[in-house]
Amino acid sequence: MPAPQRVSAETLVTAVRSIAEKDGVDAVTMSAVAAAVGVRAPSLYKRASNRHELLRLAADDVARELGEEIAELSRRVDDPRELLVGTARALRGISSRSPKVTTLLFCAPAPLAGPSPELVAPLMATLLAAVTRLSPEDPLSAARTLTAWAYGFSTMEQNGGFRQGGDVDAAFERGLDIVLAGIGA
Amino acid sequence: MPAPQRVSAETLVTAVRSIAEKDGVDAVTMSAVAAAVGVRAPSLYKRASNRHELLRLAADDVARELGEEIAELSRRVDDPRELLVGTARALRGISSRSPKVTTLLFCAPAPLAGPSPELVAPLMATLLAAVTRLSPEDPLSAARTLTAWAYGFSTMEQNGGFRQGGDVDAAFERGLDIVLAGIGA
DNA sequence: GTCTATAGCATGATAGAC
DNA sequence: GTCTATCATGCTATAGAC
Repeated sequence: MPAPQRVSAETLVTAVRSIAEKDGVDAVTMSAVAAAVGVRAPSLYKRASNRHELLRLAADDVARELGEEIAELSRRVDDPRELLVGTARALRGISSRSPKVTTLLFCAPAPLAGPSPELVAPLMATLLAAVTRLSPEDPLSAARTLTAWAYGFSTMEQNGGFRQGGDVDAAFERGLDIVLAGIGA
Repeated sequence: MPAPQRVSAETLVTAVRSIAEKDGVDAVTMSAVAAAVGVRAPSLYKRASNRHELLRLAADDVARELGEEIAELSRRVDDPRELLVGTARALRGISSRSPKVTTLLFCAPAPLAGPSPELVAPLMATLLAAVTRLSPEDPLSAARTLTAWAYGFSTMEQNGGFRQGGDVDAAFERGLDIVLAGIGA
């Protein structure tokens, strides 16, 4: 039986995420994270072999969150359109609560700092399955249209991309309608 | 008459952009840039008062490039749909040639490292004007749908967002059709 | 698994001469 | 505007004891 870790995986990832949101992704350093979890920097190397792996913990955690919301939706609803609506809104919600870490999904400083492909693939597969039911010909392109829009919107919203005022919630719902109509929903 | 600068603004911004593309945004440091332009680090502080201002030079340069392509399009074509198609393709092209710096547009490590709002505003205004001719009611939402999709697609394409293979060019054109149809083009 | 200690290096930034 | 010199700090990462 291995010795218990003094710092749980959950504590660690929570610290990484909170530092990233508070002071930016660049502020996630081995020593800052170590200090946050009450440990010395060298000890962290038993958990993540470098700074980028620390960031991946956070990125994976956000991917996991999104995956759970999608799974929960899948259980509750059968209508594919409803599933896609829920997924887009879930992404926007997560991005609003964790803007910095959410950008890591497709805007990481290095590939190793982004989410694990094995973790993202099943999410994409679920979306693709739902899209396929709506748009049997070239569902991959249709799914990419939806994800690109949802990610772009969420990122821009959180990074000052929408400075002209107006009703941003309305813009989101309008965009959702446009994209879903276009993919046959 | 002020003494001529030994390092032209163009040389400087070119160096920043090439370092960012080659080794990532994190590699843009005062000393790395100084070395690239053949100057000592302290001299750079006369040109940019910190690292983020260096990044802004690059972000603004990409915004300028995009602005020039849009202006050129505006001169050549009158059809608003064609202008929007050209703009989306221009953004994708720039993102493909300068992926790292293009992400700075809406995914900068700090607001000061992103493009100057005064530089981005006129671009958005041009787009909004074109969209207004196609979609008079709530053109702002329509314009946001287009920009969010185009930015999201370009970012994901350059950051491993599309790992399932398939025809990415086709996905882009399909997305463009979907969004333009939705905003009334 | 965690610690102390430290190597080794890069960093941003400033002062003052030319 | 650029230089030399330097400060003070921060960082990643490793070695070896407990």
